[in-house]
Amino acid sequence: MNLSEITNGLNDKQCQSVILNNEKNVLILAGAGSGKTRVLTRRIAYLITQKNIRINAILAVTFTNKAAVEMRGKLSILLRRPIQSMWVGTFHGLAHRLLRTHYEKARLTSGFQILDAQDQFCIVKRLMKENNIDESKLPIKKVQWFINNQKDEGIRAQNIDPGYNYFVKKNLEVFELYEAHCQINDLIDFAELLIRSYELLKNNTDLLNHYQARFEHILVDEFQDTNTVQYKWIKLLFSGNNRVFCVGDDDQSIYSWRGAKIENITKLCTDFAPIETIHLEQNYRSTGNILNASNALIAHNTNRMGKSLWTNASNGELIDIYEARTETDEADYVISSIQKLITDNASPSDCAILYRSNAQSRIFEEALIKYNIPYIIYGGLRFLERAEIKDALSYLRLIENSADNVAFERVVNSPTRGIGNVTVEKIRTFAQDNHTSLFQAAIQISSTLPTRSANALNGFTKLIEKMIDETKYLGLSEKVANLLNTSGLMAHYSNDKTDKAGSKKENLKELITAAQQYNHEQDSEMNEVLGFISLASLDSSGDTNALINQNIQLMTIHSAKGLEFPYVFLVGMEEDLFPSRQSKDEPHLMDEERRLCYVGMTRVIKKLSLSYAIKRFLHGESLYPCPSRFLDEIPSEYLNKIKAKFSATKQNYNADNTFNQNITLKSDGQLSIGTSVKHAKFGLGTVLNFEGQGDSARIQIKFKQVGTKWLISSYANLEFV
DNA sequence: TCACAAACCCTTTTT
DNA sequence: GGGTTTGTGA
Repeated sequence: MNLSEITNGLNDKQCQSVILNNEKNVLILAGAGSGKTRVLTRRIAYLITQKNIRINAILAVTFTNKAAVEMRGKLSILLRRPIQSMWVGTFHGLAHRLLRTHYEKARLTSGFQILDAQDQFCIVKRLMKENNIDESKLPIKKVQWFINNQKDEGIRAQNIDPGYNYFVKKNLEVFELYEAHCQINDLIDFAELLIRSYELLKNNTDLLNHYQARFEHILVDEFQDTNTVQYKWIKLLFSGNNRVFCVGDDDQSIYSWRGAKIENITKLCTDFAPIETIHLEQNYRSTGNILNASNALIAHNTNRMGKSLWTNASNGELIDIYEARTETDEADYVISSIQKLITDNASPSDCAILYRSNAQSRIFEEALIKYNIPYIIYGGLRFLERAEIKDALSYLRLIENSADNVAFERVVNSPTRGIGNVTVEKIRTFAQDNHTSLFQAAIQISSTLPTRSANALNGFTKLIEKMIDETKYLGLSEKVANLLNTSGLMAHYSNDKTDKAGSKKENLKELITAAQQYNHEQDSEMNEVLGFISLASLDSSGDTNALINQNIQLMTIHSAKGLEFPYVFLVGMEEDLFPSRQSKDEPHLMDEERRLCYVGMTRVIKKLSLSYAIKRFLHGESLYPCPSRFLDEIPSEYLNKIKAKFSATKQNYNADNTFNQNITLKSDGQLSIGTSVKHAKFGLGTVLNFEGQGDSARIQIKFKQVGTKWLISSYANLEFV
């Protein structure tokens, strides 16, 4: 492979970034759509093919699993050879790999399990209950948040001095209990993956030396979203003899709530000096209007590092702003617009609906089903986070390792088999007192229980033993298929009356497919079952890329980061929704909301549509939100305002929330949308819409000859036809 | 002691 | 609207 293949299609700045010599570290400050991921990929290809760097000497960190998969794919095409042994992945994925490889030095056993947010919540909750800490005073979510925040900062319970702060003291108390619980039970949560692998390297000089020497080039994407531990992790791996190459954009930092520090970009410049900084400001993605509008929006933020994107592309179409009556009207508008695009030969996968919060997806999902358009929703309750799937995986875990207490608790009475809280509590106590697993405790304790409970419990332990025995020599997917039947899960969910669509049963079948498709080669540190379970925790999307091709894509703006679409519908542009209500009192949070809006807008290649509803049903009540402030921050020259067919101001609703389609003009006359009228000058027409009541009402009329006009009722002198 | 139904509470973003 | 907790009946 020659150099021109690598630099093919790159502009001067991009090219310069790719072929920089090895003497300095590099920071690429790259705007949205300026090709930063492309630069990162080409840089790796350059190092390998032109500088003879071994595949093993590369460490490439991305932010999402999606991005990692994409980069792997691009690299293997570019390099025309397998790259299995290259370390490309998310911080969490790579940290996990380190811990699996060196589990003993990390004070773990080989079968350690990853806790997802749900598992973590349950454990915190139980610990608080057991220790009589009142959750009404100390909400579990807050404690969970406290623990994760500390860990993201690299702080452990022992490092915290609560002083006289009561709440810190209480939080700390749970934190300590939680840390002890996780250590005893071999459990690792997401933040722990990072902090533990950091400590692993820090406390084992020989290991650190090994990896420092091995990773000659460390490349990090989305650097603005690294948190404190991640930054320290990179810094630790940097020996001075190897090189880092970081890519980031301060305007796209949208994860500060998860501990991400924009300041890491500036810190990088001092900690990793000498460092060469290159700005990529030419945008290749969007049209002029979209780019100018986005620039105008983000200019409202203070404390920017400062850059302005430009493009050679033409202005393109204006940005549509649609004022919907209600959230249903908004969905109808979006879906019918998409239908038009598809009729005009757009692929459904070219269209994306982006929103601030997952809860907004439901209404669009319903509309898409109604219109029979195929779609795919990212995020929300992800496939592998669904209850039925977690049940099945817990059986798998328990069969693999009967000492897996988290799995035991989950399935001991699921499907229900008469083992209630009282019995489980006895098992817990026994296990704790005798330092044994819940499973062993259950076997030993059953003779002391009332007959009914004892029988139920014996049934369960026998079942698990039988499953262990039966599946011993089966492959992963056969194991899954077997356990679904033997455990009774499949039968249970097949009979589930609340699951009308039968989707739970379908999901379980899908899990067998997922097990079949699982590619074990990438996680060769682990056995197959363990690898599959870990993957399920780290990448809970359950995505199979094949699905994307023919589907409309729905996702939060957060998950759209790094992606691009020809047509984007950015919906729910309302105060308290976007920007979110919890951000409005804090300027730095508001700035982050604005960056999020900027990220959303800059995903677009061709055409952007924004929309908001005048009336929205949210959290169980009707609201009349104001349009988002971000809409006002976009200069109107880039916008094309569209109103609903039947616009709705607040007064157009009756007391019972039905939409009032009638307008009273004078005491004697009333007309409705759709009524035919005659105007002295404009001739015959039909009422399309109105605002207000009485003489001051504005009425929109579509005239046969002169088109659509807004008229004031007192001047119009309309005649009924 | 357990299962199911009704009331009750909360409501952002993700690895 | 949905997940969780509480209350009731078996």
